[in-house]
Amino acid sequence: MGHAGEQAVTRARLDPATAQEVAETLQALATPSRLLILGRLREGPATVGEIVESVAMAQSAVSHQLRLLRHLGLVTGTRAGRSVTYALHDDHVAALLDQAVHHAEHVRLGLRERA
Amino acid sequence: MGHAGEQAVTRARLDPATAQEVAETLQALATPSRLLILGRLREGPATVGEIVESVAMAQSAVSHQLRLLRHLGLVTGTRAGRSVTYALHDDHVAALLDQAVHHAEHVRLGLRERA
DNA sequence: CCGTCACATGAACGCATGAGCATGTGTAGG
DNA sequence: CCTACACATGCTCATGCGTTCATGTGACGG
Repeated sequence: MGHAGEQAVTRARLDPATAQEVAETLQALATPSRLLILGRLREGPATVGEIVESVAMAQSAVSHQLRLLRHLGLVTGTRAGRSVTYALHDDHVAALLDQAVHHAEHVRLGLRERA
Repeated sequence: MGHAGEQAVTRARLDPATAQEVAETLQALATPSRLLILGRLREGPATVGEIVESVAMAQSAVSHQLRLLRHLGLVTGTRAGRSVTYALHDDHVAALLDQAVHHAEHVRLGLRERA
């Protein structure tokens, strides 16, 4: 496979501090459980109970992950009576999700054919 | 500013198997050390020694991460005399890196202004 | 009030993982 | 050959992280 040559990237070197921040956010997408939760929310808002059903996880586990996702600013939770409805924080998060899935699959295929 | 995402996504639900695969690949981008290594390689190919200098890590640690990245199909290693030169597997990986950094930073800002 | 439903939170456990250490493999030079 | 250089690899340990168990909090119904 040839390299398609030089993209005249004028971007600065990735410094440790930034790397730290980026890694922190990306870890939210680096585990199947959270990925499933986010995948469910990408279809639309849902209460915790609904999420639990969708992803087949214990309620406690889901709550813990939701808190993490909330602190990272990826989702928002709103109380409506007894239940709490969660949603992706904004469309940008949805886009990030799509790109991640798309790219990851692409890279994965590249691996296959390289074997 | 901000493009309202009208992605009339008719995408299928994210299934556990896919989530597993995606998470596996994304974990490569979920740690500062690997992120730094990839960041260095995004500027162009480099030998292990050069990478070690760039990221200020032990040689062993770098080698371990490079092996992981190789197995994930993100980088390639080529022997040139004594030294081995590493490079991003293809431009697509570079794009994934950029997007990850860009999006992660954006999400991070969204968090700030929400406080 | 009291019980119950819908979640959140705290503590503890088990497994995966990153880094360090020692050593192995391959290559160039003398 | 023998040594030195440039990496790779197996092992081990310490740490982190995700899940589970038990319990706490807040909102409705009776």
